[in-house]
Amino acid sequence: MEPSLDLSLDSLPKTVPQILLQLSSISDSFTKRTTLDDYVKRLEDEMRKIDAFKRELPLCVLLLQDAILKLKEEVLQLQSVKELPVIEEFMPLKGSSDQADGENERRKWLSSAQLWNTNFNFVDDDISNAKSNMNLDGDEDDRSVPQTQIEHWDCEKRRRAFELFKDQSNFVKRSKKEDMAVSEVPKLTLMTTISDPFPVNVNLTVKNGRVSGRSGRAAVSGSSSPAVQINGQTKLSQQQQTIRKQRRCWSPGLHRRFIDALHRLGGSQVATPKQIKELMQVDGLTNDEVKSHLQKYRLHVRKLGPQEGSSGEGWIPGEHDGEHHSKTSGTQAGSPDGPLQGGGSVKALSITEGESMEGEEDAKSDGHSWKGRIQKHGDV
DNA sequence: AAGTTAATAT
DNA sequence: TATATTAACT
Repeated sequence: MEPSLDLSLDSLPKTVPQILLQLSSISDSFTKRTTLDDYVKRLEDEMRKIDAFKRELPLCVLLLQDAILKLKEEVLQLQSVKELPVIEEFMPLKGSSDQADGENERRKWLSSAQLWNTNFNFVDDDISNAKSNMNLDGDEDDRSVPQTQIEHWDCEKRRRAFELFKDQSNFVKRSKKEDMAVSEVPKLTLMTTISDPFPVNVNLTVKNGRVSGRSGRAAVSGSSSPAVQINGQTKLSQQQQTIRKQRRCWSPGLHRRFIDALHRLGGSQVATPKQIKELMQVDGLTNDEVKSHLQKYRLHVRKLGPQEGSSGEGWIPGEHDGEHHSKTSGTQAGSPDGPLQGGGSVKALSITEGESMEGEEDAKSDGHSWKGRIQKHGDV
């Protein structure tokens, strides 16, 4: 009866602390690594399995995710000695000196962008690391959660748990659409592409009460027919007033494209929204969105690193997921920085230096000495 | 079309 | 409450 417990990892599950303990007792680095990898692999395997139920089991997902991240950190520590993990572009990891400051800057901005991943600070670190990790290992094909998923998870986890029921129909429709888009367009297609046939109901809960606040222009442009009149109450059709587009989710990758385009156009001060949009070649991205983003970007640049303070790089827009964008196929929507089509070489670009580099960019390539003079221009 | 500003949602 | 994004205006 008594199954002879052998030591094989496969038989009995270990908790994370247990596995860590076990690891600490292993001196052989190879064995250690193997053990760790195996454990991570199993975690990821389970993660995959419950992925289907993540909406029902958000907490499980979180726990698992947490464990995985933790262990991957361990992995990194094991191998960190040998090779520095490749950090994403948007995390400038310069060789030495200013790193602290750069990070500081970034964190400043990040913290100002409240919606950033609250839970795991290390998420994006870990994502990139995990990426390189995966590449190194070349594990299986699908096994580990694509970073994009992680990225989205933390976007989603908030509401996912509650929303699911909402509009499955929409969801289906959407994914289908995405799919089409994918197959048709080799280009980057970002999630929000829907040109809303009709927006999803979420926003529709209007507070009609307050429209008058301003001169009323905000409320109804009174252009087209107010659709439905309910009980004689002129309820402005929700379509008109309430309808707001889904928030554009400026994922790091998208932002990167933005920045890239910006660079190519000679800086945020000279680039125009339209041009940027063209360069970005992101499907579904509107002029206004770019304009808005540009505005925000400029503000930040002014605020933090007006000049060369390319700390501007550090900025990463918070993500707001509307209520969708869970790509089952996870093709386009997720890849943050993957394919730059267009002429878009990502960062290689040699900008026209001769121009007026305002100094919002290029945190990526050079070791900057900028931060010394950030404060320089005091005028407003 | 670009730049601004108010409104709104998260 | 603050901030990010959208809508409307200029």
